[in-house]
Amino acid sequence: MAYHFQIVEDCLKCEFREQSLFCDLPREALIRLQEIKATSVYPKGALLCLEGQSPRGIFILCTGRAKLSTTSSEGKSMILRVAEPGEVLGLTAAVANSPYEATVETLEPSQANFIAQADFVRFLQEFPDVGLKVAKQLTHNCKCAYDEIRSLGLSNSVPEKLAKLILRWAEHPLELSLKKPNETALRVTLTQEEIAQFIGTSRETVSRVLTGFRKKGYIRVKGATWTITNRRALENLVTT
Amino acid sequence: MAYHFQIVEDCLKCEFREQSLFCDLPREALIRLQEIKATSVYPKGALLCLEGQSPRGIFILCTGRAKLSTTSSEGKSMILRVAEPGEVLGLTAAVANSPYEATVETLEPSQANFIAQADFVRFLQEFPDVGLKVAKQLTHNCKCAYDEIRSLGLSNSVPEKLAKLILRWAEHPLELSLKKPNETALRVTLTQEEIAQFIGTSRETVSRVLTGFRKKGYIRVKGATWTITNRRALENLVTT
DNA sequence: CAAAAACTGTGACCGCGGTCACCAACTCAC
DNA sequence: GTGAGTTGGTGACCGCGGTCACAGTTTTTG
Repeated sequence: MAYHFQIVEDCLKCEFREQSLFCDLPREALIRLQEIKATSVYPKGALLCLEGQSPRGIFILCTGRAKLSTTSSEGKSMILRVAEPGEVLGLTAAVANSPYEATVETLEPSQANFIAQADFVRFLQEFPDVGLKVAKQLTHNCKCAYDEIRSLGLSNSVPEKLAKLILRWAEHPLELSLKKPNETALRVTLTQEEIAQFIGTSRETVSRVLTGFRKKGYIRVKGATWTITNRRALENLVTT
Repeated sequence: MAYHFQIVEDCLKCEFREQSLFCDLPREALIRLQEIKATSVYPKGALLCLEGQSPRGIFILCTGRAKLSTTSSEGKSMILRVAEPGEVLGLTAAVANSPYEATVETLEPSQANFIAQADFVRFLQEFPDVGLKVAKQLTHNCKCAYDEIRSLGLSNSVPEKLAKLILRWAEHPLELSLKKPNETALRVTLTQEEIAQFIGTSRETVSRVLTGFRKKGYIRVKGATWTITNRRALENLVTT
């Protein structure tokens, strides 16, 4: 199967670097990074690491997106967040040298750089800037987690949670949205099952609520492309 | 009102330092810390920082415990975690230079060191060890948050969540528990209202479930001292 | 391109737990 | 002390959303 994106072999030439949370490092650090990293390409659905495993190293997600999830002993599972390009994964585990907190699964064909635990620790000690980036990434993880807690704990109803989620996604809309004014198009790669795991509800309820939104003209759904047609209405559902 | 603990003025002589997540730093760093910190003592219920405020600096909690909470616009609020002595508070905000994520309120008379934003940033750049400790603290925050998400999202029932919480508390039991075998005594400083906010339910339900636990002989409650009398039963309620 | 697998839509049922309402017990402040 | 303000206990009610069951649809795969 052919991948539909350019593989970025050389971090120094990477065009996404500056928008990335982690990779915007000084030249010397990038050169070092280039030496210790191992670039791989993964199909959709690939597992980068498994919750509970002891950490072998970290992953820098170059392109594609990945979901971080945690599973209860009964098999019920829960999405913690969706990581975007430029994020570092497995950091919590690597820093504390404790098992991975989450299972990471690619949602799209993705490229990621792997750095082995020992190399990473040395890299961290060698360049102070790396420590700062690590702190930034950890901070971002915390914020996402707190958002998730707020969503789970402070929202009253599923419609509210779902509206909140859609609005969050709407912050990164599709550019290619054939601009009708006041409409926002977005590409949703999660299944309803996954959305349910994200907002802590059941698949059936997501389906029902979504149908409700469609009937009321809040959104239009065409395959993986959702179009927000009444943003105001969604915002009114959200209290927080 | 007199405080019932010794005030630790000198970080170099602090006897709790080694058990602390943050303060176990090299001598030079401690000397610097000593210069830039401002020690204060707070009564129970004092607010160290407020959610949404821009960060003025960080707090190192020396003695006492504090709850971190977040509030929805409707006034419903939710406890994110309870911080123990030695933890750094306000770090997420300080690192990202973004508003405080949570409101911090002391649960007991407490002592804390304040470091102003600018001093902290300089301190961080000056001593690499500090960066590491910061990463450790942030990692800890993430883990707590993930536990909270798991508790909120993966547990089925309130009894399960409450059992889980009690068992988590039981990991730090009261030493002075007049050892009956198989009994664990613990001091609970949260009100039922706060417990409810911690596990995402209502006060009434906490009360009811607790009464259930007492009737079934899982725990005994005497004021703020709870005694686990049937740990096994509590563990059986927990599925994760 | 057909068969399998995954995903989505919907009806029926019902129980957990939120909410309201009130009283009891405890804790402070003065 | 005494009264105000928390905190805790409990009954009644009922609606949201979980679960089960199954049909329809889309995607994957060999």
